[in-house]
Amino acid sequence: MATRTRRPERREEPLSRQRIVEAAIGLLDTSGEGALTFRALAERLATGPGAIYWHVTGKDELLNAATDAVIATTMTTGTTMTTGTTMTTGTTTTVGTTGTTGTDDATPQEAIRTLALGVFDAIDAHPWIGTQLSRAPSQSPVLRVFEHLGRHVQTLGVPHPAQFTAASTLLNYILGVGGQNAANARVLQPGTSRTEFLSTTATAWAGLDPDEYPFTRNVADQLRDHDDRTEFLAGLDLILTGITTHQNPTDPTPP
Amino acid sequence: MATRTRRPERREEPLSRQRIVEAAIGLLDTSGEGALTFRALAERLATGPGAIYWHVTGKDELLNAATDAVIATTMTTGTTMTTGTTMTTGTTTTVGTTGTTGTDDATPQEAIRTLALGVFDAIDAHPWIGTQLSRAPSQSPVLRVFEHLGRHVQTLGVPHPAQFTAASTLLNYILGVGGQNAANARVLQPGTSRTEFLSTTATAWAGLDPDEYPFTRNVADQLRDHDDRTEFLAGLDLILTGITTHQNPTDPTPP
DNA sequence: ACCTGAACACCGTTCAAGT
DNA sequence: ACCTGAACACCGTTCAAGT
Repeated sequence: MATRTRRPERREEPLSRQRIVEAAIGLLDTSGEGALTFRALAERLATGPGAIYWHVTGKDELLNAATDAVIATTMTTGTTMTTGTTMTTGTTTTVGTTGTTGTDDATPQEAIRTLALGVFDAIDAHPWIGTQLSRAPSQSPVLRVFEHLGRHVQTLGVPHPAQFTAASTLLNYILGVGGQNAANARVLQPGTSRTEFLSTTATAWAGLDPDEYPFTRNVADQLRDHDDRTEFLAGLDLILTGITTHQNPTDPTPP
Repeated sequence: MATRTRRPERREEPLSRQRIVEAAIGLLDTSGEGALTFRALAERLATGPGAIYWHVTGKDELLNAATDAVIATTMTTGTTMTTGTTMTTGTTTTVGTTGTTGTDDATPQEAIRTLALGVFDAIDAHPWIGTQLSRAPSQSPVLRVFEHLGRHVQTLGVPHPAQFTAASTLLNYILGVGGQNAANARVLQPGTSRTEFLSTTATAWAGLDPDEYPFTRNVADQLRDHDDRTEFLAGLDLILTGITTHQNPTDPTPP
């Protein structure tokens, strides 16, 4: 017989806000946005649904806390964390000169790219975050991203009055992409690959009414070999160019 | 006694997809996103909840149809319609070259501003659209906006390979702002004015931890006399500058 | 073909009761 | 202080039954 240890593992650690949030993240990651239920969560925590309410005011707060937990680590680490797995964000390229995300970026532009890509990847790994960020008013998680963007904008040398606009434009772009990606993830069969999805949409677009959707039809073919991340960065660079050009405009206003 | 007309008004017009969508829009506008319920809708249409399902596959489709109805008129009219207005679902206009959108815009930039502002105002008038657009995969309503943006981008003279990026950057920015505005509207007391809201957030931001949120604190004062629309347009112009600068770059890449 | 409305399988949230 | 779990007031959706 094994000797009984003085401290046998308690059958359950006591409930805590942290454990609840972690369990919620797990549920959301594994089974999607629809799976986060107080009953499912309670079962996973081996307790009744009511117990959760002692630590958390309701579902909204829980979702916000879960989002904030992920975003907070993204913001400080620059890396996305996944539920069970340690995931190396792969494709760490493009970011800067050094591989180490979130650390020494040569230029503020690069720092912004790194940051934005961090959020992008976080949403990629946890699509529900995209939904949540678009739904959240400018509170903790969104504010966090705004703050960090703002600092880099400052470093970029943008004059004070324009800093707000620059930071929120970047933020809104990132949130827009995030929401869209989350929406796509929601619709997609869990199995579908990215290329598969793109190819399907490309075909759909190519079949659109030429009278109603001439432009969309026209760019349908470009969809096939477009990489989401690259595309995301291209848009970001467009904005960055806009920001830096506004600083020292070679020509005051384009015709 | 009044002579009975041959065609006395039927106690109820027959149910139809159109009437259902209109009623849904009314409900959403009047009482917010939470008020759209099949029971509430059925009551308003003087029928049972099951009846609706004969005309509409479910809630998602209904929300999408409602959003599309508003966006479609926004796109062709350039004006936002409010609840009372009779809307004919027809989408006929705008397709041609004459571009009756809003009014004659001198430059494609102006056309884009008009278009974007149309969506902005539509979300302002019907906050639930903002939520819906961020949640919707690139289907009808979102695609509509993308298409129209794309045409203007084309007119702007952006070379073919860059058109996709330009259009989707604009789109994502617009959707990001829309989602954020919808989120704010959701939280706000129906009575709260914009200035009141801004003032509250400004105070909140000014009270943030200086170590954690230096930038946000720093721009808090700017919030007080910022106009949402102006700010939205400023961000849009940043992107437009980026787009046109990329076309003929004076300096290839900013340092 | 179209409508009715009871019924089903869920929700989030509350709360008396327990430890 | 913290947990339990039945109960409440809702949902979206279905479906046998009606016209």
